[in-house]
Amino acid sequence: MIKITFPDGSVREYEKGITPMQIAEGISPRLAQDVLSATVNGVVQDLTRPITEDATIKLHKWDDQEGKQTFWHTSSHLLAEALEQLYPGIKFGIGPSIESGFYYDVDSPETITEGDLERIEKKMMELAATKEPVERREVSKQEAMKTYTAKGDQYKTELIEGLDDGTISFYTNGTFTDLCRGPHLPNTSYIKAIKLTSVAGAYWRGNEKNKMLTRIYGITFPKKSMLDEYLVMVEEAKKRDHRKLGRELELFAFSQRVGQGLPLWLPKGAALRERLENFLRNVQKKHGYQQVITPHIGNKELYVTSGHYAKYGKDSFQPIHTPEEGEEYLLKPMNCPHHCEIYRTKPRSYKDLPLRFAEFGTVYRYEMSGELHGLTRVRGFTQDDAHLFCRPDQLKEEFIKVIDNVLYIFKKLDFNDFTAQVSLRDKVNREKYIGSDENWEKAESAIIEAAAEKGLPTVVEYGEAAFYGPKLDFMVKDALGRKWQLGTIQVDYNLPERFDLTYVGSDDKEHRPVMIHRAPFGSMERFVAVLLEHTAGKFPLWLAPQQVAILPISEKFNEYAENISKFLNNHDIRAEVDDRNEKIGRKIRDTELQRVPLMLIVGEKEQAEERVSLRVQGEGDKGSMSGPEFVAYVQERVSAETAG
RNA sequence: GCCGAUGUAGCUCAGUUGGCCAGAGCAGCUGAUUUGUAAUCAGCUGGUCGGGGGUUCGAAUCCCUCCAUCGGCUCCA
Repeated sequence: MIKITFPDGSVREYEKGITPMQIAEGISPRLAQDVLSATVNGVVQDLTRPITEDATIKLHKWDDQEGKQTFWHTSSHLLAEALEQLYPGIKFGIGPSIESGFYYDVDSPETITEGDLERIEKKMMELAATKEPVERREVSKQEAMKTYTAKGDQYKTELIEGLDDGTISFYTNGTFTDLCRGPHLPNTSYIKAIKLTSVAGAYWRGNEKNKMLTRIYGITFPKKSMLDEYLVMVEEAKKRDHRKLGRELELFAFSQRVGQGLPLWLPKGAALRERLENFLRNVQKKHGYQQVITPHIGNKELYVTSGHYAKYGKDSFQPIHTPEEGEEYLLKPMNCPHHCEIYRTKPRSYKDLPLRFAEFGTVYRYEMSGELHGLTRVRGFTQDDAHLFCRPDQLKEEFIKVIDNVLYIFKKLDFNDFTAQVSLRDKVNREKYIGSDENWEKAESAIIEAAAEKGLPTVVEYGEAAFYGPKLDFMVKDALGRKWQLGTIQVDYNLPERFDLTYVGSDDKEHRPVMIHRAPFGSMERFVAVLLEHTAGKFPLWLAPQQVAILPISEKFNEYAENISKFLNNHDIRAEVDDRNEKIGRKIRDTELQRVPLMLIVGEKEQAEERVSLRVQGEGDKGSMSGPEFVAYVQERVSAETAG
């Protein structure tokens, strides 16, 4: 007999060799139906694997991530089986589950396009319905190697070569056998609904020097209705896509003639951006930042000094002017070197520090054409940048202040769904970075301590640091689940050294300051994109490009509407009259679609009583009030949104 | 940059086994209507069918090439 400990702490005895599935059956038939995999002594495994020693166990159903992962992993094997039957001679790379679904990388003798997906789905459904058992088999490394050498599959043999010696597991479903660690569902009949979502190219092992394989993405569900829900959700998400909203709300546009990845800000977008910039400016002013302005280009030598030129790769930098003397100028891809030079304009005392230079600095980076994406990835963008120069003893305090700042800014914009990522150096690959190990360790521990002190929910990522220092990055997801980095805070001991920045200490000696790079939004472009998707275009009142639409019932009341509009404009309320010759229902509809937060309807009654009828976007009629009452209402709402 | 797909009016989209002057809805303009909480009616304008080249008696439709966009990969704010 063995002892099995459950998550609630209870312990039960079972015969040695019992499987998680049998345990589930013993608890309830319902559970046995729902369970997908189990964590046994910390390892997620198949329901059919016998347990041979005392163990803790947790059964996974669809509601936990482990259950879903198992489900989707088996789905990827089902996909592979269908592919092998439909495309004889196809070779397989890897086929994992992902956050939402799964994919399989294949090297197919014949091109697979999106048009083929339906046919593959059908085949998968067919195979799933036959309730193929998914069976595990353990083999030696040699034997595994022999199998795939015989099959002529260079991808699998390469994977096996990379594995540790010892036993290797194979999983078989129907006619398909795969090198795989598992775990898997007991059989394929759990899979009731399948949607293959896209095909894409993906480099073998993620290296662009390798061959490009075809990656087929899909998602599956244990119930047909869940797939329908999922598809509805995807449709809803598409409606919030900032690229669509940006066009509909006339915020920004792109022009082929201007160039790829170079956004044009339309009047409403520019107004929105200006308001965001003013908001940041005010926050920064309160916290001792000084606004600076630097040129859009810089001498190449500047970037050679900073190290960006060597590390960033010359390709990112487009030389814009090469005078005869051989000087090269580059469009600036970052603001830090310029700010370092501002620091150097005069001797600095320890009493001056910290110094905080802020700039809405427009930078240009040559992103690869396939990478451009709406406003989230562009070639010209404006960072809400600032560089703080402080004494080493001030570092932690300054860093924490910056975190507070970022959190305050996010909170004001009702931005609560983000994760903080501590981005450290790669553990092995050290030549990507500049600066001494000692400085790196100091910088890394400063970030880790500060994040811990603020109680931020963090994830640590190795290899994600900037080449000059570690970062604390704020990550968010867009409407379609893609992750984007917004704000960033970075500790840097290296640039001060490269630019030979110094301050005179109380001991009358020269010391090296430490630098903090920070950008709460990351860039205005990306932030506006994410804000658009976050709010679905329904900006808070203080940010809305147009706050109030005044809608006359008929043209007869246009003049009264104009008077109201002037009155509101005089109170700094952004109001416009819809003086079109349209019926009121039409005006309301158009205004609602433009996401204008407040509507004032004026007709005969209002004019006679010198009042306005308020309608709130998405909420409907709120009754009538006088002009001054409405001004007070708006001011109250705006100050509630911006206070604190 | 790479793999795949797409590109028809300002927007959303019809039209492709190659064939009469390339269509619709919305938007825009003009007129009628003067309206009470999510689309009033009528008429009109608008397209070198992404650019260039080719095949053909004939190309939006087939081929080549370039550009842009979309989904990914790699890279990054």
